[in-house]
Amino acid sequence: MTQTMADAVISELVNLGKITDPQSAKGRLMYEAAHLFKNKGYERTTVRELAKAVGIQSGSLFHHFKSKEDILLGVMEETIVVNIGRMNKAIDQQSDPKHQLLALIRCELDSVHLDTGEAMSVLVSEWRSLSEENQKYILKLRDDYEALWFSVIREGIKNGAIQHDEFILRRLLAGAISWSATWYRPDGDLSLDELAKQTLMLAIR
Amino acid sequence: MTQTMADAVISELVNLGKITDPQSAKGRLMYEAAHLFKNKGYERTTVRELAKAVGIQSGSLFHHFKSKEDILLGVMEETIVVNIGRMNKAIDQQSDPKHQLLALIRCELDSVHLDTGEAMSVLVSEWRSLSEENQKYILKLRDDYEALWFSVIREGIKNGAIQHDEFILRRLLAGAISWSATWYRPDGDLSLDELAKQTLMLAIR
DNA sequence: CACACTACCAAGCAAGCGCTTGGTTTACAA
DNA sequence: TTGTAAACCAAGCGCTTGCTTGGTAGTGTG
Repeated sequence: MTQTMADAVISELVNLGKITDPQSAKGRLMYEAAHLFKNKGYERTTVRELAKAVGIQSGSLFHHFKSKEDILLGVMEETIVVNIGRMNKAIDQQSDPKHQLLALIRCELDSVHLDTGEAMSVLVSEWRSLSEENQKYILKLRDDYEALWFSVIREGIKNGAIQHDEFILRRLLAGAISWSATWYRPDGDLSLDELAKQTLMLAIR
Repeated sequence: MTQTMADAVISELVNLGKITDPQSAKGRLMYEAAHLFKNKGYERTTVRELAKAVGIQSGSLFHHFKSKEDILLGVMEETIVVNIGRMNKAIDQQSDPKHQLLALIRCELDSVHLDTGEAMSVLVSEWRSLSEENQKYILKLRDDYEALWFSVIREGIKNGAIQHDEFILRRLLAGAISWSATWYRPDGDLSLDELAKQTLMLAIR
C-alpha cells in the first residue's frame, strides 16, 4: 500500500468524523503522546512532559482530554479504526486468498513500522494501563479487526493453501508481526516487502 | 521437559550460586514481584503493594534490594540464567536439528507458560523501565540465549529442513512464541505439545 | 555472657504525580 | 460593538511515590 492511499483512508475517516484530524491541536497532541508512550511507557510519561512536547502548560491538556488515561484511549481507538480501514481497502484489491493474506501481512507490517507504528506499539504494550471498562471497549474494536484476518485465512484453508488451524495460525502470525517492532529497522537492508514475503512463507507451503 | 528436570536445573544453579534459592526470603520476594509486575506492570506496582504481598513493611524491601529497579533487574537476570540452563539440557537430548528445534520451541513455550512464565513476561514487556546500563547488561545475557537458537537453526538450513534466513526465522518464531503469553491458556483444549508442533510447522516443511 | 549479623518495623521526608481552579487571550459570529 | 466559546496560562492542592533513618528482636559464634 502506498502512503497516498493510506492518507486517503485517513482523510476519508476524518471527514466521516470517525477520527480526529491529525493536523488539529488534539490530533498533534495524540501523535506526541503516542511517541512518548512508546518510547518511555505510559506510566513513565508525565502530563508535564507531554505538555512540554506539545508546547502548552500541563493543565491545558485537560481542556482536550478529561484525564491522562483518556489520551491513551484516544490513541488506541483511532489507531485501530485507521488500520481496519486500511486493511479493508487492501483486501479488496486482491482476489485469491494467498495474495489477500500477503496484503494483510504487509498492511499489518506497515501499521507497525510506518505512520501509525508508535501508536500500534502503544496499543500492544500499554492496554493494562486502561481501566477495565476501557479495556473491554478496545477489545471489542480489536475483534472487528481480527474478523478480517479470519475470513481470509478460512478461504486459504478451503483451497488448500493453508494447513494450520485458523486460530492458532492467526495468533502465531500476530506475534511474529508485532514482535518485529522490537528488531526491524526500516532503514536497514531488509525491505518490508521482503519481510512480508518471509512471513507469508510461515503460513503457506 | 518434565517439571522434575526443570527443578534439577534450578537446584543445580542455586548450588553454583548463580541464582537465589526460590525458597529464601529474597527468592520469594522476586517471585511475588514477577507476579505483580506481570499483572499490573512495573510502574503501576508500588513498593508498598509488593511489601504487603510478601508480608513485610515497605521499607524492609530495601534491606534485600537497593532499589525498586534492582528487584526488576533481579527477576530478569535470574529468569534468563535459568532458561539458558534448561535449553542447553533440552538440546543435548536430541540429535537431529528438526527435533532440536522442536525441543527449543517447547522449552521456550514452557518458560513462557510454566513456572518462570510471569518472569518471562516481565522480561519481554518491562525492559524499558531499566536504566540504560542495566538494559545493556540484560541484552548481553539475551545474546547468549539467542546464540543457542542460531546454532540449531544453522544446522537445519545446512541439511535442507529450513528454507528461511536464520535471523529472520528466529525473530519471527520469537514473536510467535512470546505472543502466546497473551492468548494461550494451559487449562484450555490446546496442549503445549500441540502448540509446539504447530509452531514448528511454521519453520519446517 | 558479649558480640556481630541478619531481618525486620515504625515513622516520615522530599519529590513528583494527576488534576483543579480562576482567570486571560484569541477568534469569530450577531 | 458586544457576546460566546474555545484555547490556553499560572499557580498550586492533595496525594502517592521510592526511599531513608534509627532502632529492635532473633539467631548463631567465640
